[in-house]
Amino acid sequence: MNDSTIKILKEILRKEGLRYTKQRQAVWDEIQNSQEHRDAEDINMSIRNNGVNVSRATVYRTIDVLVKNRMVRKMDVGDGRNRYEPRLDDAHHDHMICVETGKIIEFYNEELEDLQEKIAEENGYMLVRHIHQLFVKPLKK
Amino acid sequence: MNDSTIKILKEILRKEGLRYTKQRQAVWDEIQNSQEHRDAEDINMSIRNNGVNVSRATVYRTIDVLVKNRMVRKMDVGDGRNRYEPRLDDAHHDHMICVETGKIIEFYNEELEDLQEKIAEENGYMLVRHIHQLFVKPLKK
DNA sequence: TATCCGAATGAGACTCAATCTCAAAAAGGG
DNA sequence: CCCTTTTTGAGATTGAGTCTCATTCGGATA
Repeated sequence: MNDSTIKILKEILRKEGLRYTKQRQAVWDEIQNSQEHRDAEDINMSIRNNGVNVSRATVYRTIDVLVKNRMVRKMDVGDGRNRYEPRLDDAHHDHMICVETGKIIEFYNEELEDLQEKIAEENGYMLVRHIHQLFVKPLKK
Repeated sequence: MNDSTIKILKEILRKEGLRYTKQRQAVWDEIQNSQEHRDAEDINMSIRNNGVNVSRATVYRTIDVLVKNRMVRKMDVGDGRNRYEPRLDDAHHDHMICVETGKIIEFYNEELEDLQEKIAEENGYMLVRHIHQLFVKPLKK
C-alpha cells in the first residue's frame, strides 16, 4: 500500500531475478497490514475479500520469497498450520501460546538470546536460527 | 524386551483403562530400544522388520498413550514429521539441529529452564511446556 | 478352561496443509 | 507491439496423521 514497502518488495524481487506482479504485491500488502499471526488460508481469504484473486499456489510461492528475504516470519505453532507475521523493521521476538485461549503473546528477552548463542558455541556450533515457543496457562484461576 | 519396562507399560495401560497387547508392547519396545529421534514411519518399518505386524493406526494410537504418560517425547523438528524418543528415566533436554548435517544434539541448561518460567510468570502465565530448537552450523569451517 | 463382551486392531478411506503440474496469461526488454 | 521467459491458476498430487468399522482379541467371570 505505501510507497516505501512497494520499493522494498520491488528491490527484493529484482535481486531474486523475479518479476513484480500485482499478486505478489497483494500478498505482501496483506501480510504487512496486519500484526497478527495468520495462516496461509486466512491470508488468502483476506486478499480475495479485498477484490484481488490470488491462487493458493501463488500465496505460498510468494510467502516463500518473503520469508527467504526476511520480510515475513514463518512460525510453527505445532497445530499443523504455519503462521506468518510481517517482520519489516521488526525486532526479533519469540512466542508464548496460551493453551487455554490460543492467544499468542510475543516476548523478547536479551538474556535468553545470549544464552542460546552461548549454548551453541559450547557445543562447537554457531546459532543460525531458533524455534522457541512457550506453551502457558494463566496463573491462579 | 526387559522385564521392568514391560511392568511399567502394563501399569500405565492399567491406569488408563487400556488393555495390554503385543502391538502396544512392540511399539514401546521399538522406541525404547533406540536412542535416536525417529519418525512414525521409521518406527513402523522397524517393527515390521522384526517380524511383528502393527498397523500405522496402532502405531500412532500407541505413541499418543506413551506421550501422554511421559514414556515418549514427541518433537517437532519443523519438517512436517514428528520425531519420537524414549524418555524413561530421562531428564528433560532440548535439541540442537545442525543445518548442514541434520545431526540432532541434545542439550540441557538449567539457567535456560529457569529463565523460561520467569518469562512466563512475568506475563501472568505459568509454563506448561515448551518447544525449543536451536538450528546451528559448525564453527569455523 | 470356555464363554462372552467391550476394547483393540488393521486395511484402507479420509483430511488437510502444502506442493506440483502445465496450459494459458502476463511481464518487461527491445 | 513483439517475443521470450516468467508467473499464474485450477486442479491434481503428496504425505503425515486420523478416522471408520468389521473383525479379532484380552481378560474378567463362572
